[in-house]
Amino acid sequence: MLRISKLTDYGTMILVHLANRADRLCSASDVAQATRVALPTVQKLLKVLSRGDLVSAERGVEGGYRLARSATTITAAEILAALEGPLSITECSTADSRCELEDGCPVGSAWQKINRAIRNSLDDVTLADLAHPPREFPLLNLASRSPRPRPRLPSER
Amino acid sequence: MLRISKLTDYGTMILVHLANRADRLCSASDVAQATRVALPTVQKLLKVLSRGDLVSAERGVEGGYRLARSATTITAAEILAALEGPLSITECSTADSRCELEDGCPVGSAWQKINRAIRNSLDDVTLADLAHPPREFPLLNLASRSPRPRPRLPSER
DNA sequence: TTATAGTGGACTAATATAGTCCCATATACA
DNA sequence: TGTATATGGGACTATATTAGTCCACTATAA
Repeated sequence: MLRISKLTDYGTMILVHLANRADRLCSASDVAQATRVALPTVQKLLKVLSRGDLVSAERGVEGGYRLARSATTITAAEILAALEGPLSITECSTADSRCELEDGCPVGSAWQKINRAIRNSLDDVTLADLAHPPREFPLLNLASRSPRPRPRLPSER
Repeated sequence: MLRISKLTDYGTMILVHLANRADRLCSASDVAQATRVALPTVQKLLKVLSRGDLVSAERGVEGGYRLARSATTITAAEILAALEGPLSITECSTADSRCELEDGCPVGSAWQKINRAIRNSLDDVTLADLAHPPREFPLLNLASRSPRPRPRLPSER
């Protein structure tokens, strides 16, 4: 599949929400309501994003989260790295693992080429791009729409 | 992570092996020996590759597998598609699934952009590239090397 | 001092991946 | 025409990863 995980998808939605709220603090509950992702999941993800320095947090009453820096300086590669760990298409291409076939593996270098190309694509797209797509449609409105013909929610079965 | 599965990795090794054997038929056992991947796993993967029309099979005694077409015409995208199904970075970007946030999802189109870029990278690399990397090192030699300082094998724990 | 909000991490449940096995079918050849 | 050797299809189990929840703790404003 070569697919990002659901959590990464949610995490991106959360970041887009924060990007659209400019510098205002948003509590985890706010974000959960707006994105319609279950609160515990949002809390977990915001913690991860905070540790990855993509968002900064204020504790205590009136606390919350905001983007740590401008959405134009946060890349898709950084988002994936924060949410899924260092990205590499094959296991051999991470620093800490030994390839089964050792140094002679002829496949490695070609995967590296693909890996690099993907990496470049991801470096090229910023959170701002993700937040302001051609077809404008802020998440805020979505959150307050009538829930009647409601699509299947994340974390619902 | 955005990582291909182990099976896909093995599958690629198998294809590389077949590419290096030109048009000669290789039985699953041959391939297993050469790649050092467990036989049942090789059998499974060859079946998948056969259904994906990347290899063709001859049944019966003296049967085996060979590439269905030239290695230069088989792309990395096709290999991934055969082994992992239609590739798309997010669930929403497949045809048969509905995005949780429906049509208004602002994230979708940007992921599509990334998706397309990755796709292009994968279309650009052929099996021939994977089989003949800059640093020459055919799998055949690897397979017949002394197994003593043997690295951890796939499908071994 | 209390209510609210983030922090850290343990824990369970659900799902996907990896790997094995069995029985059926096809084919070469004695 | 029987037998050995292959692939074909799929069921099945085991394992690993992912998703999701929860709890005890810390920080802060009012």
